[in-house]
Amino acid sequence: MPKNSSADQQVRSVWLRAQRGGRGEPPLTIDRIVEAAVALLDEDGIDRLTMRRLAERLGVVAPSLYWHVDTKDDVLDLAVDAIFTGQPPAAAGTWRDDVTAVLTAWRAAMLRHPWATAVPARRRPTIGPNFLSWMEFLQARLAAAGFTGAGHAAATWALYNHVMGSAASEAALQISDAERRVGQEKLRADRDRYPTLAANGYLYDDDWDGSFTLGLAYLLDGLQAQL
Amino acid sequence: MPKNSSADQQVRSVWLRAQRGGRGEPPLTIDRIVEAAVALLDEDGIDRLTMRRLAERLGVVAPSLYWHVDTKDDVLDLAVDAIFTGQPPAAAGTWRDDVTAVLTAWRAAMLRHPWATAVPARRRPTIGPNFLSWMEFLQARLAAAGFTGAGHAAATWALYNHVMGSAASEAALQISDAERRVGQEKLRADRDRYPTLAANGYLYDDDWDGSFTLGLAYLLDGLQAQL
DNA sequence: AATGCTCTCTAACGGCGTCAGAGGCATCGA
DNA sequence: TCGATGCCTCTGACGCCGTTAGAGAGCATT
Repeated sequence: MPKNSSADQQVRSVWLRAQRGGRGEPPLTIDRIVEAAVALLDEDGIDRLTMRRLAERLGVVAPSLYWHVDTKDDVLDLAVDAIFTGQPPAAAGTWRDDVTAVLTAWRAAMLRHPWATAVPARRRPTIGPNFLSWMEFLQARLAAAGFTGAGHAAATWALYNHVMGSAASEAALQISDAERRVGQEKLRADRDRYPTLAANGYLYDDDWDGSFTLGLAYLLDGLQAQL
Repeated sequence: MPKNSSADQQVRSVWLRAQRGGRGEPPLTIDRIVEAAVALLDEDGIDRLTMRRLAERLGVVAPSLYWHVDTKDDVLDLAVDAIFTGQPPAAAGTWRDDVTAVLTAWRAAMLRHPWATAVPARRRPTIGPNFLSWMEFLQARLAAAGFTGAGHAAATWALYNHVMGSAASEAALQISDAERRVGQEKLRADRDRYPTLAANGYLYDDDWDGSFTLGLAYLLDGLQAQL
């Protein structure tokens, strides 16, 4: 083994190599990166997603990620689209039933991954292929119901804003009971200035699901009246 | 002038004092900080607001700001509330007219300061005193119209989400014509998968004002039908 | 055996939010 | 007049961030 002895200095590298590129674990791929990013975001939230922590979870150092993605924002865009994997519910009922079904599933996906509500606010248009499939379903169902032109656009945006806004509001207001109590007390202390808020309790909806469903019903009533 | 001569070493300080604490410019105050923050945000956007740049604009270094505010997030919260200074429009018509007026003014304030749409997404509940005044007006007008309980909460949130969501969507989608064209072309290239989007052009509303107004009309129709 | 490609590495840069603690300045009681 | 007190801004630094330059390991092809 002249080669081995001549390469003694590399013996250590052999072990490292076996650890590194071993056939045991798959190499770094976009899919593995996105999967790890979603897991990290679910566990710790959007503020704690850093390239270094993401890399560490993949057994790698941060700059290695940059061979696969251009920027951290790319990772976020990919992560958001990943939560829309799978087909939207199939058309199965009246346009109203189908729209309700797709928006309910959409909202559930956002609430399972609350960090996703913060990504569009960074001025990154949500245009991943999976998300577009859901949007296509929504728009197609509205078109089939008879909406055209400006009415079609307005209906699309109103429904989009309702589902994104309600998920974002709910995610943003998941605050502790202590904070809630303090906020409510401050409102009551200022009841001269905010009589209605003090009485009704802005910020502290105790039935997010119900408000979403009821609000959607109002909106759909208004849309239906237009047809 | 024995004092002057005995204090020769301080002559220079006198000038510095005149520059610094002189009656010419007001010292550092929360109001001055917030004013500068809003200006900086308007000019350069939320990503370019840093404590160092904010301090520089005020002729000061970054750590000095921390005597007046606890964190950078405090500055953002104060800046958002600052764009709601002034009273909301007074009650002057039907509940529907008044709600439309307050939401229109609210949306205009957000669009004048598009960075404000990104702050709630950082899970910072919008609860500044000025903003609460607008919310109080909205909720009071809805209560006077006859909404109570779950219906009142759902109506509030639906309207809140409509105005915040449409401002956020519009702000996020202020992208260049070039990007718009590329996006539209990609949709058309994929028209098998996204036939409706390709035909109608998701993302590229050319009449944000119209969609807001029309969508709001749909929602108000639905609400009115409930009374 | 040499070449070139794919992928991960080390090292570093400039910038960030924030903190500890020094020190200037005004005010006020003795 | 002087010393103490408290308000406010400073210098200097820490640890973290996203990202880049460029070296080098391993593999496939020639």
